[in-house]
Amino acid sequence: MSRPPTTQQFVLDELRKAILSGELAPNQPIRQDSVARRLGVSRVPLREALKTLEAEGQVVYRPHRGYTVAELSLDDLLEVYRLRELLETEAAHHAARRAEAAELERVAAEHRAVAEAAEREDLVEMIAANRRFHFALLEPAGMPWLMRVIRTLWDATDAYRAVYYNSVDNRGRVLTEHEAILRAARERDGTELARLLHAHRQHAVAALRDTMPPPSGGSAAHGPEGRPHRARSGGQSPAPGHHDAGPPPFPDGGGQE
Amino acid sequence: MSRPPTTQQFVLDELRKAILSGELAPNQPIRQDSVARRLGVSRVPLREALKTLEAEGQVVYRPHRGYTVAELSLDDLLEVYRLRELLETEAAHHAARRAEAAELERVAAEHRAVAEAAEREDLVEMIAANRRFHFALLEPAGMPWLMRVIRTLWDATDAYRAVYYNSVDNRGRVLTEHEAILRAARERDGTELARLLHAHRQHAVAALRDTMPPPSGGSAAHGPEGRPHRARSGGQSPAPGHHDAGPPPFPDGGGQE
DNA sequence: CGGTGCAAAGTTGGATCCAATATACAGTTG
DNA sequence: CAACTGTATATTGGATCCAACTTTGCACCG
Repeated sequence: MSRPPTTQQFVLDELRKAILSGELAPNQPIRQDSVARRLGVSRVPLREALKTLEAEGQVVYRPHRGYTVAELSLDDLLEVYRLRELLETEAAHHAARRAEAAELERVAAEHRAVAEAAEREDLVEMIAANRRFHFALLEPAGMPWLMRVIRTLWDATDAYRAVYYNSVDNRGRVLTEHEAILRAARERDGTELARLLHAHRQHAVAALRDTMPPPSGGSAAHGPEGRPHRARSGGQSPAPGHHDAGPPPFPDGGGQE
Repeated sequence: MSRPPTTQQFVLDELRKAILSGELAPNQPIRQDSVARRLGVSRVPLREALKTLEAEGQVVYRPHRGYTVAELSLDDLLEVYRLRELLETEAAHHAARRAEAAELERVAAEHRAVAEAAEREDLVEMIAANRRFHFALLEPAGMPWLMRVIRTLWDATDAYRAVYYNSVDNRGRVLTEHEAILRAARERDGTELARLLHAHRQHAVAALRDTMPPPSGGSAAHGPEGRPHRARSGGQSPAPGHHDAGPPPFPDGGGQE
């Protein structure tokens, strides 16, 4: 249980855990002095860790005003899942072709880890193992930049992941779906693999849809202030039927309709 | 010409410029003390700026060993362009539908800016205007996370962008292609827009292909050390016909071939 | 002559201190 | 009584200082 080689890294890990567990809740300002004290470090490594999280979109930074935990609207979450769909589909095809036996074995091992955590009802470990499962599955694609982006997208939604795992039904579904996914990977069927991953994600999306506050009926989308968050031109109507769209790559009809 | 509200921001801008211009060359270590002095700041804001660049993949960080400018192999560049293809295709379809008159006018204005810079042979400004053109074109998609990722991918290849613009032929081609792109956007033809953007990128890719050192014939890929850079299992054969592949989303046949 | 270990220099990592900016509050004024 | 201004306080931003690690070169030993 040795601490990371550098304090920033330690702080980064701690912050990630705190966000994932909800200890640091969305929209909550992060008081540097207090957090640093709590972790027994100075503010310098904390600030560097926060910069990393900022680049990943997990916290929002406003000059002279500090960092807050990013609050994602339902629209944000849907968008992130759509991007994951595009990118993980790509990764799935490549990984299916290139995965070697040892790599598949690693995926199987992580699957067992997920099952075991589910057995013990250890949600935190289950979420962690689930993550390892998915990345072990896709890493063999051999596309480091792709994996980096996917990783960032996963991180960005960490604060909202726990909701799905609270339900026993969902936890059970995860396991059966992982089995099917593992089977497809072993058969090197990229198309099927992508399809299964899509369905897998959609279940999480569905859960978010009726857990999250709907796209804030009024106007004033509250989303994470001062970020890329560009105002949706229309207002509410969140781009009729864009997200949640079809399965793999590009869903809608031609282009101009 | 006022300096940004915060020193980190100023430093970040300067570092970006230095990398784009080649003043900081790929693989070159970044001596914090020297750079900080040169900019007349202390090392603290510099380190925060470097953290941001690290998250974007523009510099590589190794604990206790410091930062170096990221060196991209041809494989890296091809991968980044493939990801841009996936994501910009998505953005193009949405933007084509949703762009409003004022936004299209902005795109046209940036097009003129590119042409003007080309006229003056001001490469730096031409690259900058080109970037504004593309983002003005895609922003109307109203997908902030997507745009954030695309922006990161553009930034990541900044150090290699200049090569393309050195050729007069290439500069001319950019202009005519931009005109066609603008036309497609005005006609709200998402499919055509995506197709044109694909062709546009492919020209840059082609230029890189015969400028860059080929995937280092020998084994030992030299790529940026200690980074996501996962060893390609096979060795050279870069996943037969993956990159450069087809036009929009997913190119190859079924999945299992 | 080659290899190993040690020591010194250079560079990065972290802590403390001070400055600059933002926010909250009180007092004043129309 | 509302609005505004000035001031006090809390918090962030940056600089300097010190500690830890890495690397390099030299001496010593086999």
